[in-house]
Amino acid sequence: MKTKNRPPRRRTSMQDTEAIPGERTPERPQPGSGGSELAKGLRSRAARTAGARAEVSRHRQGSSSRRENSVQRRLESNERERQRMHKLNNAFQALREVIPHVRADKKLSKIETLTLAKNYIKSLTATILTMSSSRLPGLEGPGPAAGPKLYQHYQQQQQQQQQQMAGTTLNATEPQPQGHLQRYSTQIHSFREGS
DNA sequence: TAGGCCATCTGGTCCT
DNA sequence: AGGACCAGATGGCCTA
Repeated sequence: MKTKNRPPRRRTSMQDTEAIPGERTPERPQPGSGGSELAKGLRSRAARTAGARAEVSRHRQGSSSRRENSVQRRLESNERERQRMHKLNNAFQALREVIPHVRADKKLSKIETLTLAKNYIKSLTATILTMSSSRLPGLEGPGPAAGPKLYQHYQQQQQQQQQQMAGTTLNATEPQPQGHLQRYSTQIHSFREGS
């Protein structure tokens, strides 16, 4: 698996006219850039009479402002979407910073981040269960023993998941709770190896 | 050069 | 109605 450390690309809105060197520019045809069918129809009618031209002119002004309004709303929508994606990427970055992994020099991809996080959570859960279940026979000591309840809850969850996933090949390869830590370690290793 | 990853745009749908 | 969310499309950058 390849990764890279490159600075985040910054894009300006379509309103920006200055081209940024080395930056991608929107080359796809933009909606409405070639003129709408309505506008074309209005243009053909405009040749008939002066009165019709005046009428058409009013129509064109109206449709033009509508078009501008539509373009404006699209630009605003694009900006919101950009901000939303930036927030999502910030969340990914925050997640990268809390999952331990060995490739400190290279940035984890999104899919790597999610996969490692999932298995990290599983490994932590397995660890907690191991520690708490060791108190199973105990029930001794001060305060309520959370271990047994936690273990039962986890077992129920596992059974439900297995029932839901029954018959799928994925289920066949899913490790048991005690294998999560090993799986996580293996995954870290495989990412380090670049597989 | 191919393939992976990513940012951005876009239109559709859902939600408030 | 307008914003949030989503998925597809597109094209740039990077590495093997």
